[in-house]
Amino acid sequence: MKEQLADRFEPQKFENKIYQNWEENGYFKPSEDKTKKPYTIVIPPPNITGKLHMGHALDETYQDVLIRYKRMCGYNALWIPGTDHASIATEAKIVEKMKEEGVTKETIGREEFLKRAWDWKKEYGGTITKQIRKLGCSCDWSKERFTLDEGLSEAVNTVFENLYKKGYIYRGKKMITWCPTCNTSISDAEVEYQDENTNLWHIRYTSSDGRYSVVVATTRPETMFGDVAVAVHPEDKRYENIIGKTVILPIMNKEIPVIADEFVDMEFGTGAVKITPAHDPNDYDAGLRHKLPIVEVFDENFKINELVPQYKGMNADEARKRVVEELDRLGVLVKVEKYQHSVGTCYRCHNKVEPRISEQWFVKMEELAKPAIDVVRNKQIKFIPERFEKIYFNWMENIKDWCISRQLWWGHQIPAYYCDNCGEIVVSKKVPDACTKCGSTKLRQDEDTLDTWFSSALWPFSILGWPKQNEDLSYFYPTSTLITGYDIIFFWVARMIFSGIEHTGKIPFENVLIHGIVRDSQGRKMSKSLGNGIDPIEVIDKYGTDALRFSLILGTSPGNDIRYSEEKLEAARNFANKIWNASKFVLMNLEQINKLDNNSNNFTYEDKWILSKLNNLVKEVRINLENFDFGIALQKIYDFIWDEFCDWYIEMVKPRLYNKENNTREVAGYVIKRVLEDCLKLLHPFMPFVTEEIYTKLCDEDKSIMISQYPEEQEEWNYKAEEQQIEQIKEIIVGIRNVRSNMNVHPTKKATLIFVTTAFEDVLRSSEGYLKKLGFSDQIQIQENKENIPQNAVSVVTAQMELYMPFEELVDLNEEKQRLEKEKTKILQEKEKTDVMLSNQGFLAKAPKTKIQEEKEKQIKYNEMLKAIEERMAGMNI
RNA sequence: GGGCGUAUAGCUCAGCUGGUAGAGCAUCUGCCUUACAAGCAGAGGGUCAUAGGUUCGAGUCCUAUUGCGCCCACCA
Repeated sequence: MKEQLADRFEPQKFENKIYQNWEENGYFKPSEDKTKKPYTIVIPPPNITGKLHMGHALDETYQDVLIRYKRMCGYNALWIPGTDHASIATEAKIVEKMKEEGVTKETIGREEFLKRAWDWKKEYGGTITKQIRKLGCSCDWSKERFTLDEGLSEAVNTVFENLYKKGYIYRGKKMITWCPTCNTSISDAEVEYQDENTNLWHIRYTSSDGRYSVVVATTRPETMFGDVAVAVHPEDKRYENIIGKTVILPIMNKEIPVIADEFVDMEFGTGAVKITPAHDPNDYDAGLRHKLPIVEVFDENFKINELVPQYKGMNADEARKRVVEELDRLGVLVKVEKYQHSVGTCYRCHNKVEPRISEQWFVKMEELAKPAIDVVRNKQIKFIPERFEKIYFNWMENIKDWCISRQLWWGHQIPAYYCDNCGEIVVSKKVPDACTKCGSTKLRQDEDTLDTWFSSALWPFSILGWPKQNEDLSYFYPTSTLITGYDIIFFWVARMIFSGIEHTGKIPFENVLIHGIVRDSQGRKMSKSLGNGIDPIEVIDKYGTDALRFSLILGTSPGNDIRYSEEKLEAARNFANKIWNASKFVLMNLEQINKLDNNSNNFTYEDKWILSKLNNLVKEVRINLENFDFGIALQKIYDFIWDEFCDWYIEMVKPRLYNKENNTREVAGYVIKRVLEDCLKLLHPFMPFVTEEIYTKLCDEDKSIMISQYPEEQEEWNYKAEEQQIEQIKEIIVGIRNVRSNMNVHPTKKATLIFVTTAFEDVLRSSEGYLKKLGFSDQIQIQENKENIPQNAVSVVTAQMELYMPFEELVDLNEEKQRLEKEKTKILQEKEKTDVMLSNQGFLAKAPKTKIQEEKEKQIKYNEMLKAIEERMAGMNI
């Protein structure tokens, strides 16, 4: 005797237990059989600082749906999990914690800092992976990796050395973006632009003799101490007389030249620009062109330096305020205009960033980008949806060198060593014993660490053990599908593609499935600062994991954002509950049947109907899943289970199951079990827990649904004729319900069903049991013609059948006539459409034959229905 | 300044290669029918943003316009 399904659907009672069971049984691990085709997904590694948010929930759900589906399709499926060390984010957390203790990085030193960081990782790094388990994710935890673990660090060092030797990595002093809050350089990709309302200050720079002057317009008056020139357009008539002359920089009282450069826009501001090479990228370039000196005004904390003693130590905002006041006092502030422009901010801390000249490590990107563009261009790698390829191309084709060094401690320390003796730079994946040039052992490793994304870029192959060659790498790599949000195409996807090609000679994955982000119920981005984030774990506690997953997939399409809504979760939970109850019904009835009959010769019409429908569903769902149309697939499964299986099939077979004498009872048992079983399998990738809980009770308690076969199309279930016939019966039943509802006939009031048909006699006889129940009747008559139909009967007309129900005193014939009149109008309207089409010569000449045939059949159907209605009305004596 | 997305029922959204509009929620009506009131049965509700075009046929393809959103770009 199997364990009963609990009376109530309470996901909290079985989800954890089931997950534990899966993991213990090793179901998440791929099989040893390497003759099977592999299917590999690598997780976008969440930050160890992170707590699970809706974005993760969405991302992991997509991945789990895909990997479970592929596993059930017979692939050797592997989903590798892992986490990212997230240098900036983690370091910021550690520093913050240290602040509470009153210590700083400097006071404790690098070694002690890293010790604390690892302790922190040990303590909190597992939080997110535990939460991912709650989502039901079928990742192979035995292969879990961390971007800073030994193997991955080896991959990073190897890549660094290789790229350096090939000349793709270089060290140079360039203008980079600096985050004064995180205290490190960041890459171009890490800058987010935001609009800022500010002013355009017009400042007059006058010549030493006071005979001429020029007014510059700037948004950054505080950088004026670093001005080394004023630039105007060479063709600007207004300034042609002063080009080559000098003016005096106010406050600094320094003489600077007026130069001509075409980058100046004559239309903008005053047409004259102050040139501050140290603190503006444009000015930096202009400075190079005109061989101007570089005067730095800010130190690395972005405070004014000793160049301007009276402002020393002030940050940009304070300095700006003071400078403007001073300029005003000096009478050189000509005009202040309101102005909106965009300023760069840090994607991590969201504070303003600053351009700055600094010595950093870079990856030369142009050459590396080329093959990465090609593989997407020629579809070796496909983006889903395709439109994201454009975004990718746009980025890759305009790519700039990648600043990879960070002034942080938590991360991969750059494997470059400086010789104190001769100044040589030794780059080596292994710690070198001595300088390769002079042999000195006085080597100092570069203090900086690498951009987090430098290691993430290697993830698809480093996670499989690269640079060591091994079986996993050759078997599971390239991976199959990468699933991630559109927000990290630049940071991650693009860099994985060029890295994969460069270091392994292969593309890292075949498909890139892009999803949107989860917004709150008002459509706003979920963010910490808004405090509008929804905790997936709380949702799971309330509605269950399956409901959460369902709500994230249903009604969504790749690439588009989705909106969080409590109603959707309720609907999802209700659906799970529906399956639960239907399963309870099935199990209850199966218990009463000794032996199920799977002989297809005994299938009744409705059996064949549901199997045929199921077959079609299987076919479509498989196609949808292959195309990554998860939302569509799930909608179809939902509709089938609820509308076809629960609302129709179960109701249809009840009389057969309840009657021990019925000779199709065993076959009904077989079909209802089979359909439910296949539905559970179809649904399993989306709702793994509830399907498993039911499956083990329905089939074999020792076998898991997750390692069962995904349903396949069955050739012998091609019962098109029966499918059509049952659809007709359904139409009749709906008609009966409609009529009764319209006429307010109480359910307890039974009526005889008089069918007029020749073709449907068999079906109707076979369906008598449920027809009586669903048709509110205790008696059914079938006749070939309309003789002896009582006057006071209401009718239901379909194309191939007419049905009459005598209601005796209940029927007002006038009302019935009106109803028929309405019915007639409706049919006429429909018929009008087909008539128009079929009388259209163009349609007949050009439309596909099947479509024309379809319309012709419709026309016949409408005509028959109209005829029946008209006859009925004519026969009513009122 | 470029590029992309989106506009469909009161709300939130589906709608694959063009064949004459769907779901959930909400609303209204009737049902505690022995799987399920987290349910059952029925109903109302849309000129698919606007204007053109292609086509026998357009929510679906093309062009333009408008609203909303996003991305990119060295907007002093």
